[in-house]
Amino acid sequence: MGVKERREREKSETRDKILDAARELFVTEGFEGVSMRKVAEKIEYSPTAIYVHFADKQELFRELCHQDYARLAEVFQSSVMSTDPIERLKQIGAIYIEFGTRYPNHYRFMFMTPHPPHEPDEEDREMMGNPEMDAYAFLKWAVQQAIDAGCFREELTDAELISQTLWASVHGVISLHIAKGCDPWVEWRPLQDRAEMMPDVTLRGLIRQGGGEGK
Amino acid sequence: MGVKERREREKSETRDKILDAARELFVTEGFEGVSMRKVAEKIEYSPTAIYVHFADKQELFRELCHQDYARLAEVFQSSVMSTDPIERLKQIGAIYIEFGTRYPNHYRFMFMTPHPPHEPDEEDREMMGNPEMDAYAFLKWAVQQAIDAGCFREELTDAELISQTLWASVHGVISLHIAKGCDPWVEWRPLQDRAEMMPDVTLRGLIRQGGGEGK
DNA sequence: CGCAGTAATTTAACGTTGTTAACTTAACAT
DNA sequence: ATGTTAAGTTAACAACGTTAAATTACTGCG
Repeated sequence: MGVKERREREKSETRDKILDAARELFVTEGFEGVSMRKVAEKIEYSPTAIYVHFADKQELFRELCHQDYARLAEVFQSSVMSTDPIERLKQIGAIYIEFGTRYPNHYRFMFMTPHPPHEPDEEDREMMGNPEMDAYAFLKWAVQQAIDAGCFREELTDAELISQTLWASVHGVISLHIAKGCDPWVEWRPLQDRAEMMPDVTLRGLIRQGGGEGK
Repeated sequence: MGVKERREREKSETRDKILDAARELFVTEGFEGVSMRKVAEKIEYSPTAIYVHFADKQELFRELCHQDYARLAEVFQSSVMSTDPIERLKQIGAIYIEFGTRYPNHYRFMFMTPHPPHEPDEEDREMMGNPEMDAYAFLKWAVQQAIDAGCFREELTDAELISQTLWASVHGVISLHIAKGCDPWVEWRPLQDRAEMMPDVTLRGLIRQGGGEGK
């Protein structure tokens, strides 16, 4: 009775086709720039066919970013090599910035756009807190390592709070760049300079003083 | 021949009526949530009447935020009292965060949303760089004061770069709060804690070490 | 007064959007 | 053959930003 499985496979195949088409448009056009009709046209389906697989536009692109969110965690997992806790945190920051600048529309939708609250489904709960699939959890793990190694000032014991501070600092650089990077009002310094400076400054503000950290 | 003046006054009055109605809706509904039709309905005009005063929706809300942007600079100017440069920078950060949390939709439109590039008009050029009307210029001035007072490490001489770093750090806190503050994925620490921590950490990372800065 | 001109405003419409209801089609199970 | 299920389509709705054309109100001039 493999017919049910085949049906499911077929369904998830068209689902993936939708997601792939949506992603391709999304990368260049952004959320507002992509319409359900364009996505449908791209895969030669009728617009309403999408609604068989996704409840609405939000859910389609939420799922899309969900996938790439997990991919970010994988990149963290696979390319953060340093054994030195502080160096590791700098690497995380660099990869995060790289992600944000490479996929600004993803970044904007994921981290710069408020979404209506939604209950985490089973798949979400599976990822949540797992450093291999949850980029934030990975950051938190790295922060805890740094705490345990005694890198930070002694009053800094809350890994959650430190993680959120580190995240916010690099997020500030990226999101400001995406939103206002072309604004002539500000004489922007090169993104690279800002991106290098921020983790350095923030970590300096966190670490135990006195240790002569050269540059 | 005061008739022309009266006409102009009348025109700018309805223009202000439009702006006020738009602002009121904007504060609660945000950019996407407000339609030209709703604004028009609120002042009992037809939707197309707005287009006599503003080229399009973007320009209407750009002008709206332009006004409030100037007001932010005024608040900076009038309530930042400290004579100590570092304390002053902390005050600026606090006021900025206060602004972002009080008017999240303004903040989102002003600092979290990319806008098509537009040539600064005469009014813009008048404000640009003037600390009394340009909040960024005010920050830059305060940073330069801190540099001149020898507060920062000696290699930190670029007021522009330092300003952008400080801005990005507090912007990171606010924007992350606005965009993801209700996301159950992260165990957010209280906003107040994050808001207090960030300027402290960033400034710590910037100032000359050794001076035993309590707390 | 009457008449021309001008600028504010409205009416009606266009094209696009996300989304829903009703229908068709095709494949399977009995 | 027949009924069931689910994917997909057609047609439509309401709302949106925006434009062109018509209308109104008001001014200046004879």
